Amino acid sequence: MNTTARISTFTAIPEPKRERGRQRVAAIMDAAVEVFSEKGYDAATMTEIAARSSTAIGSLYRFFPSKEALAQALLRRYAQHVSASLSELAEQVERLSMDGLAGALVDFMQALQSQRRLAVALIDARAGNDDLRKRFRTEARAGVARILQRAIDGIAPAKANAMAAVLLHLLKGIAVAADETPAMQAVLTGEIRELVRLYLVAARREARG
Amino acid sequence: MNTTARISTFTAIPEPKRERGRQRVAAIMDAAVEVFSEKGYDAATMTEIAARSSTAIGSLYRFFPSKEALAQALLRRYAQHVSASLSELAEQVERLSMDGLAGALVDFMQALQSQRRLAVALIDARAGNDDLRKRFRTEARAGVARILQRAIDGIAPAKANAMAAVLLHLLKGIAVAADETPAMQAVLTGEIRELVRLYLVAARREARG
Amino acid sequence: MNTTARISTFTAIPEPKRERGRQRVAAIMDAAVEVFSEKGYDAATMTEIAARSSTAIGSLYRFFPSKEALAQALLRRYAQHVSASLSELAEQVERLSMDGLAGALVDFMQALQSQRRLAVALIDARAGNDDLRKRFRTEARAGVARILQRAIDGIAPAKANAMAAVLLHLLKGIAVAADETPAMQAVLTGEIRELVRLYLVAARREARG
Amino acid sequence: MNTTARISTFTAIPEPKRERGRQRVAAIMDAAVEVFSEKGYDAATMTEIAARSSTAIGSLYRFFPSKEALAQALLRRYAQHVSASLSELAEQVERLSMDGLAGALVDFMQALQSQRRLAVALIDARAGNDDLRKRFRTEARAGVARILQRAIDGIAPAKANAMAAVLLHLLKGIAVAADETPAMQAVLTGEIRELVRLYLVAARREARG
DNA sequence: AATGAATGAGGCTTCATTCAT
DNA sequence: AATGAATGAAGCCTCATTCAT
Repeated sequence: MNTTARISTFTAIPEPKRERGRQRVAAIMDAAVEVFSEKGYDAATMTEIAARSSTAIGSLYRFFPSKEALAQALLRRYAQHVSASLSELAEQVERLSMDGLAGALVDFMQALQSQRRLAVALIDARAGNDDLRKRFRTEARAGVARILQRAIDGIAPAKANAMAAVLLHLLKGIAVAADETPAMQAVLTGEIRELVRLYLVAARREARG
Repeated sequence: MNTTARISTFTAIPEPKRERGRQRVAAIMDAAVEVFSEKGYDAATMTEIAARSSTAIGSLYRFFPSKEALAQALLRRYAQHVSASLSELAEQVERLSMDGLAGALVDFMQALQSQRRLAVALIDARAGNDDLRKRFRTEARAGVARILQRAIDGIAPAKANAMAAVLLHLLKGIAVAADETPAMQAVLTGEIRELVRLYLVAARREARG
Repeated sequence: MNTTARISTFTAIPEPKRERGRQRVAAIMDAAVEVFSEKGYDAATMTEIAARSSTAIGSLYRFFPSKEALAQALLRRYAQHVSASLSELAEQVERLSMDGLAGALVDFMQALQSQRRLAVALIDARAGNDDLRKRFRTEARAGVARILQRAIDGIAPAKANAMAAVLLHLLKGIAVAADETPAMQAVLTGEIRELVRLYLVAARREARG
Repeated sequence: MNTTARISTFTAIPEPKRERGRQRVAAIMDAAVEVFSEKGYDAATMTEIAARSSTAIGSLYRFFPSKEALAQALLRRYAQHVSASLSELAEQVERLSMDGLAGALVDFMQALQSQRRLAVALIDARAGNDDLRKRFRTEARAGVARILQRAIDGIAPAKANAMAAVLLHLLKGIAVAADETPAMQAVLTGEIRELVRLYLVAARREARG
C-alpha cells in the first residue's frame, strides 16, 4: 500500500483534487441529510445546507444544480443503501429461524434509523416526485418479498408482496418510535419484533396449508 | 324589493353575529384542510386558503392570527375527532369478538382517511410542533389503550399502552396505502386487518397466561 | 366637468382606491421605461424599477407578475401609441403635399423619441420575444403602407409595403441621432427629411409610370 | 512518427509561444462573437465562451481581464474591419459610377452581415460604453465621408459628413432585414440600394449647383 | 368588522471573478 | 503559465403578515 508514502507528503499537498471534491460532496450530503430531516424538504434552505457544510452557496450549486437534484441524490443514496441491506439479509435468510428473521428485520430497520427520517422528509413531504417515491417503494418491497420467498416455502408471490408491504410499514414504526423515551423505544421495538414474528409464523402456517 | 325591510332590521340585528363567524371559521378550516392536504404545510398559501373559502385575507387573519395557528386549530380538531371516534368505539367493545374488534379498528382508520392526509401534512412536514404532536399521540394512544383494556381481560396497563402504540402505527398503514391501486389497497387492508386480529388474539392468550 | 367637485373632497379622501392603483401602475411603467431605456432589458433590475417608482418590490409584482410581463406591457403600450399616431397621420394624408408628408413622418418619429429608445431596448436586446417583435413590426409597416397607398396613387401594394419597411428604418435614424449634439441632430434630421422626400417623389414618379 | 523529433525540440522551443497565444486569443474571440451574437451581452456567459473555445476559464481571464474587456476587444476588431473595408472601397471609388457606388456600399454592408449582429449586441444592449461607441461611429462616418468626397466633386465636408451618417444608418437596414424571409430580404436590399443611388445622385446634382 | 393593497424579508439560483494548485 | 474549483454578490420572485380605508 502506498498509504505510508502518501502520509509523508500529506502536509505538503493537502489533498489530491478529486479527493477534495469527494469530501465536499460528502459534507454537503451529510449537512443536507441533517437539514432535510430536521425541517422537511420545503422548509430546508440551500443556504443553511451550505452553511452547515461550510460550503459557499455557489460551490453547493456546482455539485447539485438544484435543491431538487440534491434531494434526489440523497434519496438515491438511501435507496441503494436499503437495497444493499436487503440483499445482504436475503443471503442469510436460509440460516435463520422465523424468530431470527424477525430479529434481523428489526435490526435492519434500526440500522437505517438516522436515514429513515430523511427519507420520510423527502418522500412524504413533497409533490412531484411520485415517480421516484413509487420506484423506491417498489424496490424495497421487492427486496423484502424476495426474503419472504426464501424464508417461507410455498408462499404465493402475491402474498409475499402484500406481506412485504405490510412488514415494511410495520418496521417503519421503529423509526417513528425515535421520538419516544429510550425506555419506551425499547418496549416498542420489542413489541414490533414480536408482532413481526407472529406475522411470519402465521404466514408459514398458511403456506404449508 | 326587500331592501327596505332589510334595512330596517339591519342595524338592529346584523344577522346572528356569532353564527356568521362560526360559518366563516368552518369555511376557512375546510378550505385549509383541502389546501394543506394537497400541498403540504409549506407549499400551502394563506392566500389560496382565503380564496377557496371566499374569505378576504384580512378576515382570515382575524380568526387565525398566523398560518401556524390555523394549522394547530386543524390539528386540534382532528385530535378531537379521533378521540371521539375512539370513545365511541370503546363503548361498543364489549359486544365485539376479537375479530370484530380488528374490523372495527380498521373501519375506524378508514373513516379517518381523508383527514389523515391532512394530519400527515401538518405533523410530518413541520418542525417546531413537537409538543402538539406528542400530546396528540398520547391522547390517541390512551384512547386505544382504553379499548384494549376493555377488550382483553387482565392485560397489563403498560402492555396495553405499548400495544396501542403499535396498533396505531399499523393502522396508519391503511391510510398510507391510499397511493396504491384500489385492488392493492383492498389487499393491503385485508392483510392489515388479519395482522391486527393476530395481534389481539396473541395478546389475549398472553393475558390469560 | 366634475373636476371642481372632486377637488373639494380631495384632501379628505386621498384617492378612490382604483385611482391609486392606476397611479401606481403608471408610476411603475414610467420608471420601467426609464430603466429599460438606460440599461436594456437584461441589465435593468426589477428592484431598481421598484425603487425609482417608490414601489415595494412586492407591489410591483402584484401588478406585473414578471419582468417579462412588464416589458410586454410597455411594448404593447408603445405599439398602440405608434398605431394611433399612424392612423391619425393617415387621415391627414390627402391634404398633404409630398413635402408635407415627409415632414409629417419626421415629426411623427420625433414625437416618439423618448419611447423609441425603450422599444429598441425591449425589442433588439432580447431573445424569445420574436413573436411580439414581428407582430409589432408588421403592424407599424402596415400603418405606413396604408399612408403610402393614400399618398401615392397607383402604387403597388407590394411596393408600398417594402417602401414602408425602408421608410420606417430610415426614420429610426432620427431616434438614433439622439446621441449627437443638438446641432448635429438638427442637421441629420433635415438630411433624413430630405431623403424621405426624395424617396416619396421617386416612388410617385414610378407609380405614374 | 515525429514524436521523437518533437521531444528533442520541446524543451528548447516549447512551440512558438506567441503563436500559441495568438491562436488562443483568436479562438476565444471567435467563440465570443458567437455567444454574444446569439445571446446578447448580458445573457452571454464567460463560462460558455471559455467552453466553446476549449479554453479554461482561468486562461480566458488571463487574456481578457473582464467580460467588458472582451467585448471591447471584439468591438475594436470590428471597427478595424469596417475601417479597412471602407479604405479599400475608397480606393476604388474613382472607377465607379454613382450606381456602381450604391451597389458597392450595399455589398460592403452585406459582407459585414455576420459581424453586424455582434456589434448590435455589444453596442445597443449596454450602458457605459458610450465612449467606444462614439469613437466607432465617428470613424465609420469619417470613412464613408472620405468616400463621398472622392465620389462627389465639390461636396462640402459638412454635407459629406451628415450624408455619411445617414447613409450608414440606411445601410444598417440591410443587416436588420436579416430577420425577414429571403424573398423579402432581397426586395428590401434592392429598395435600399435604389434609395442610396437616389441619395448619391441628388447630392451630386446639389454639389454641382 | 371587513377588505385587499402594500410591504419586505428571504428563498432559489446564476455567474463574473479569484486563487490555490 | 494553465487549470478549474471556489466564492459570494446580486437577481428574480413568493408569500406571511400588516394596515389604511
